[in-house]
Amino acid sequence: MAKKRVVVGMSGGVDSSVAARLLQKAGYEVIGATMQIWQEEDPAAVEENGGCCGLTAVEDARRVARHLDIPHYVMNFKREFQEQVIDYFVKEYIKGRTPNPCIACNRYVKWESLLKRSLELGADYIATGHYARVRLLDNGRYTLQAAASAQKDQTYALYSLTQHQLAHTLMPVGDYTKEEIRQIAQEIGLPVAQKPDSQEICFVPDGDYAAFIDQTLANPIPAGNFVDTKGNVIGRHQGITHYTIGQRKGLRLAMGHPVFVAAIRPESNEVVIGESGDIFSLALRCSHLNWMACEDLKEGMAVTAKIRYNHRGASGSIYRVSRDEAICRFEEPQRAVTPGQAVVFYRGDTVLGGGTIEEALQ
RNA sequence: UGGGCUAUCGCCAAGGGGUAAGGCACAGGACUUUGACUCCUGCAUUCGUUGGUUCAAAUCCAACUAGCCCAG
Repeated sequence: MAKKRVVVGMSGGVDSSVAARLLQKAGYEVIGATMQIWQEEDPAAVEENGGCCGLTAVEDARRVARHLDIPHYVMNFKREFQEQVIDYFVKEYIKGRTPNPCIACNRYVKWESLLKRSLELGADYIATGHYARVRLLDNGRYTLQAAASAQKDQTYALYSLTQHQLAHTLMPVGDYTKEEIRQIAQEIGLPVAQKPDSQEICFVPDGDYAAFIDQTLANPIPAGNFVDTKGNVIGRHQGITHYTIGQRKGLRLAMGHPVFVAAIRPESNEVVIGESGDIFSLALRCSHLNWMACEDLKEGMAVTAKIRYNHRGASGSIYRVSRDEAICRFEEPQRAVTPGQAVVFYRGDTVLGGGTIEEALQ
């Protein structure tokens, strides 16, 4: 019987490189593919950033592929990335929301464009270096299980994968810890074994996402008022795109005690400032639901909900609002429930599903 | 113009003769494949100005300057 063919999305980083090696070792016919998704003018900036999607990615990935003796392709997804990730990113901020570009990239670029093209190449699967595990449940459904090392678990950013996508996905790195992965990289002599982990937004190498948005826009986003929870004007803000719920730094508001962004009101161009106690919510409404372990929401089902990438998870229960909307009620108030971010529901370490946060509720 | 009060880091604010607390803000770093949060470190050779008293002054005295509050 012919070997199963898998296209590994290789970023040039440690994780995806080892993923390729693990699959090769497991007997798959491995093809390396690096996605070209954005163009950076200044190579030095990319150099510092490394990781998931830089331009050095292509060079590093090519070296790793040669080292493993596997074919390597470069796929141009710049248009898809521009439309589905960057444009979405900017539009969300203009609406006063806080997007998660990694989730959009996973959903639209990696698991739509890359998967589609890989299947056209005759592949049975695509694989990535994500710290997560694909599982086929007794009920016949595919889902994601948290990675062996909970610290590195990346299932949060992958909640939107469909059954079809999961059925054609391999994530070999999810069974290992980061230390083990680096160890393997060392042992097989990978040239990128010491490469630092990626971080921050890949298409904003200097980390100043607000400046990036300003440069993108023809008309600068207008400054406006900071108001307190009673509506009193207490200062001027630099434009709503500079802020997110729960933010403390960069407000330049010396109130004598720490203050935080409690709400963003695009319609009046106001940013509401509150004290730490003002930014906790007992519930949220979410939309664009995707279900994994279960076919649909069961009214009142108990879940552990994560409302941001680095969130320990909060106990709660979920209720249907409409076909594609639900409310999640928490047992304990949660800090900085932020529209635009994802909420992912778990049972234990298994992903039940998730959606996009639309609003915080009391 | 009389009378009173106050002037210490970007903001607030301790200190009342013995060699400048603290909070907020800000900066840098850690953490982090999103934005945040959090944590760590840094942040006034100088106390409105000029003189004086003293071994020693942000602290006492004088004048000046500025602001605030009464009065007209």
